[in-house]
Amino acid sequence: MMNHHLMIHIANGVEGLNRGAWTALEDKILTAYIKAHGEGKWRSLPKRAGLKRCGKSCRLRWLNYLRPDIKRGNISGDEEELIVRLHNLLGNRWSLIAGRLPGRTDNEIKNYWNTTLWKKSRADSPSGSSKETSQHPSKSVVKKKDVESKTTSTAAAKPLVIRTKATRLSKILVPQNIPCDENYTAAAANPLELQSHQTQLAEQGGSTEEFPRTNADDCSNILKNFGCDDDDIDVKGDQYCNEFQSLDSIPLDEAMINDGCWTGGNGCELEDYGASLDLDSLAFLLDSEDWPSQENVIV
DNA sequence: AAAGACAGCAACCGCGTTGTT
DNA sequence: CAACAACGCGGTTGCTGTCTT
Repeated sequence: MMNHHLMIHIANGVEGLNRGAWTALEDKILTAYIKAHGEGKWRSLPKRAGLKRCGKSCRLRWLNYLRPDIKRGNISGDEEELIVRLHNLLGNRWSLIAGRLPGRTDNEIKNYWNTTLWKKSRADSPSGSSKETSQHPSKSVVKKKDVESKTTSTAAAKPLVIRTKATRLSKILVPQNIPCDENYTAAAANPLELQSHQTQLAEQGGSTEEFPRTNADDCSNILKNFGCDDDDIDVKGDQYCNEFQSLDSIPLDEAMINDGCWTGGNGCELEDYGASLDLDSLAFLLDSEDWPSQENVIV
């Protein structure tokens, strides 16, 4: 077998860029640079930092390994259960799942699923020997180059899976199942009260009740309560109000799943509830009995 | 002890979306 | 409004360590 470092050396000669495993020195340089200048502008970062890496590689290394808030290894039972439930709901939308697990990366969760949980899900499944669950997602015999057979096999294996696609989540997003009545506006000041209020309403009307939406002012209040600053609200308030209203006709669960709007990427998002969003605050996910099953997901 | 099989995971790749010019 | 750049995502690869024979 060819030595890994030799391969890197060869690649250096051909491309002028380092590939493969990161060295401690590279880690140090990248960490120091980001600490000094912040994240972003990945394309030009390697040049500015003096790294012989592509921007993509730097971003990945930082997000998946070097970030200071990363929690590594030892996925707890609670976390595992949460991953399973979120995967049942969201499919292979690893970044969304990771967004609900503080300190965990999408790559880590994806790997954990592919190496550990898929086996468990297969074992737990009554149709464990079926085509749907017996094939390892990444050890599949279907090769990348065989695009046609790949797509057909995927479709055959997971007929009801949520379609995954790269989606940049730069918008400020608010959970669509926010009830925008007067009681809600008061409750929204506290996410936990909000949840409680939603639960009450859901109990009254069922989990797929179409909550009344809101006007632009209410949207502004909602955004404020979710931590948005005034500038964001000025720019985005009407937009989100329109989005809320345009979604009125979509049943709650379906809208939530189709758009994946449980979370956003930047700005004020669920994560910005602050310190309250830890595993404890997610416990309700584990307790919930009315999660929609995969069978109910409309793609 | 050696060789092969397997598992875990870091890293890469291609593509879709969003932002900018 | 089209073209391009930048970014982010999920899928996949392949290296390395461990286990089994």
